[in-house]
Amino acid sequence: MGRQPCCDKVGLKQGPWSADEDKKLVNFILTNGQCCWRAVPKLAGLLRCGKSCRLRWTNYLRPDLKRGLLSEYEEKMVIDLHAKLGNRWSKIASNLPGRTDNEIKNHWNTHIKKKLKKMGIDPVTHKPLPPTTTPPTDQESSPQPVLAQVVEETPHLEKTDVVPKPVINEVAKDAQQDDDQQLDFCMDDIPLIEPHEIPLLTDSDILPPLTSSSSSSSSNSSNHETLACNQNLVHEDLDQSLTSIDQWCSSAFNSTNYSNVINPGLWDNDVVDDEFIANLNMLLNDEYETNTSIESDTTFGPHLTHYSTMLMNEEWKLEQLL
DNA sequence: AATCGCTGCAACCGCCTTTGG
DNA sequence: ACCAAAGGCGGTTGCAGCGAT
Repeated sequence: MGRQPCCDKVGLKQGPWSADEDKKLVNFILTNGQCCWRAVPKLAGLLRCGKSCRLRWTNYLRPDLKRGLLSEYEEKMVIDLHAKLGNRWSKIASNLPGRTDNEIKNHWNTHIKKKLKKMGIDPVTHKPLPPTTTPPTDQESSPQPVLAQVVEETPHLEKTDVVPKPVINEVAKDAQQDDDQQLDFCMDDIPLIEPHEIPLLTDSDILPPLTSSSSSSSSNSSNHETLACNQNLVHEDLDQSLTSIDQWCSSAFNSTNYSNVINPGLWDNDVVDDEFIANLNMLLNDEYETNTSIESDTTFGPHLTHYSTMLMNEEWKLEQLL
């Protein structure tokens, strides 16, 4: 006896979702929240199984999703995280706000795998491919020097399976400095609130140099003082970042066009109507008032990706310091 | 213009894990 | 502790879109 299917598929629709179905699902979830996916299709008036509804919501309809290709910074994160975690796409996705496991998995299979192979790197082991295979003759002139740099900067991958935590963050930090323009690109897509209107805190403004916590192997008498100082700084940075989010959200709430604020290009006129806006408005205010943690980025969209990334870095650094 | 092959992505499938009684 | 239901996850598939011929 096999496992029973998650739902009776007789009479249920499959295949691509229509705009009307999307609208029904979005309105239902914004009104009622996410609970009991099995019951969602019936209550929302959809001829779909609950699993299909959950997938559609998490992979496509969630307001906080980023659209478009992964930035170089995100790609580097994926590569490094994959080296550490393997094909645990959901874990990898949890480190990339606004991206889904499905999206990352697809991007890995269609883009990154090829790039790595072209560079002579085994995408499974992250080690150099055997030279017997046709060597990438254009390796020196590879169009992906940044990816090559990532691999060079992660020599631990070849030395040990136990990856020390700081490596990812060091790579991420360097990459983030290189890729500030990528983040700007995301923000440029948001028409209603220009980047200069956001109380942006750059890394150089808020991040204390913490290389000592990750790279120094020697301990000296000033370490305790340094750590205490860094702890205070990190706490201050967290407060500052949260304040920035608070200010940005206040601006967002005052806007009437959430469709552009939250996820430009995703919501079209078929989906966005007054009821939708009202529901979203209510949800955003509810969640924001009750939750100012890093998780708020899952509600407030791509703008917060930058802040949440900074916050994650900060939280991790704090964790290391404590 | 028609056909073919390739690519990328949304959606599905089935197994595994978690949760609640 | 056990079991069933629901949710979560990773692998796979189907198909639309696109460029080459």
